[in-house]
Amino acid sequence: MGSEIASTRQLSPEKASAILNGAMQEFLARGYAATSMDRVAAAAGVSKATVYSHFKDKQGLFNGLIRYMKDEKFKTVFGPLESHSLTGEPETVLRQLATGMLNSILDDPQALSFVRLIIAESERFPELAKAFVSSAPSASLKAISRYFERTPTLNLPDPEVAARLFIGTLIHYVLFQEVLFGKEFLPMERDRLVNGVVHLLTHQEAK
Amino acid sequence: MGSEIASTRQLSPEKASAILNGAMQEFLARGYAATSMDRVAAAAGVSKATVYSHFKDKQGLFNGLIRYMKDEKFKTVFGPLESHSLTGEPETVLRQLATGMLNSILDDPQALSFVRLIIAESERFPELAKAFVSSAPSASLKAISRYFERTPTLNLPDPEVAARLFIGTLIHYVLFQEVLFGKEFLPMERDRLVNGVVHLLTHQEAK
DNA sequence: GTCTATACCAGGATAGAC
DNA sequence: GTCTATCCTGGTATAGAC
Repeated sequence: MGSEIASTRQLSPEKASAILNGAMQEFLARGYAATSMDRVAAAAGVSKATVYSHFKDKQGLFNGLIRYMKDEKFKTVFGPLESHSLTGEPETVLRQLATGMLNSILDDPQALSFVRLIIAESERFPELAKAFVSSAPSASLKAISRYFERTPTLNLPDPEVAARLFIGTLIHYVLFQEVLFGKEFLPMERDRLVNGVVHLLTHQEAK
Repeated sequence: MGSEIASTRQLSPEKASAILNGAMQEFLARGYAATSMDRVAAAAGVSKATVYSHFKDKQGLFNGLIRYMKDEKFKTVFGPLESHSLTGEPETVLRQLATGMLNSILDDPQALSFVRLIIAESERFPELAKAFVSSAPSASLKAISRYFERTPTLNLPDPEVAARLFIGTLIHYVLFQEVLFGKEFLPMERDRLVNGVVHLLTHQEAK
């Protein structure tokens, strides 16, 4: 059922992206439950009815937004990793990788809010959390894990754990310092963290 | 103004804790905005008016709940650390510490939901995020940092970064595997992670 | 295809009885 | 001190005009 010929009705793409932009603004700022379709419509510069002609309901809009953002926004954060050829001195490669990831996420408030939102709604929208985590974050873990595998001079006995350690330290730093305002209590420079992690990973005792 | 003698009115402590329990249930399950005072009252087994006689408004209740939970719940998670004397082989100490932290948070769904909630509302209730982060999480970072400082045989050039690496790896693991369902895509045993982190920290090249 | 206007429901908060 | 009943606002979603 449903193999019917599509009607002539064609929803304007401009409005569609206007709505997504409005939705992004509102959902990122207020969270799912506190966002009203009224405000989304206003932020998008369209009427509420138009929003509902493009998206089934509030959940549908949220769904569309998250799936849109996970693809769009996180090219920047984890992008360096895919495109980067990962060649050169390990110490340099890792330092550049870490600095690039930290900078792209710390300097992009939307990325921070997005992470907040995904975590916030992960219990009520588990499919969205999975869609997100299975893309960029998983890919970067795998890529770094493979890099460690192929770089035996580092003496890392468990490359997969080493990858989690590398990413985990950075993500925790972002979460603790910025998202939860930890920098007000225990400040730490980005560079110091990056240097420290890289040093630890590149100075393993030869077995 | 306000130095008036307190009235005879004394809010019953039983009801108060019933309300906090109801509020815990609801806020942890639904988040701030989606929680209704009606449901809180129902969950607590009291009337809505009683809730309002104990707490000024919804924000006041939320505030009270978070400050109550931050003290109560996280003794378990970070507790081992304060009470533990941190003596013995570093490898053993670290392994026990890591395992204890992971177990106590992974096996307590409320702790997971609490972390979710704090992150979710950190933008709209920054003071609560700060109240939380400045207590248990900061204390554990400091404690572990000091432990590394006092254990020079580990050859950790920057104890504070090492502490962040230790905690960060564990917290990221919890977040990635459990909160964001990463275990469905990249499973990893707790013990393997713990062993890997401990190994890395205890096998630094002597300088 | 998009707007205006509206139906309908649920939430936060309080007044007043006991 | 706690309950019942109620006020009022604001939310989601849709019907109907253009």
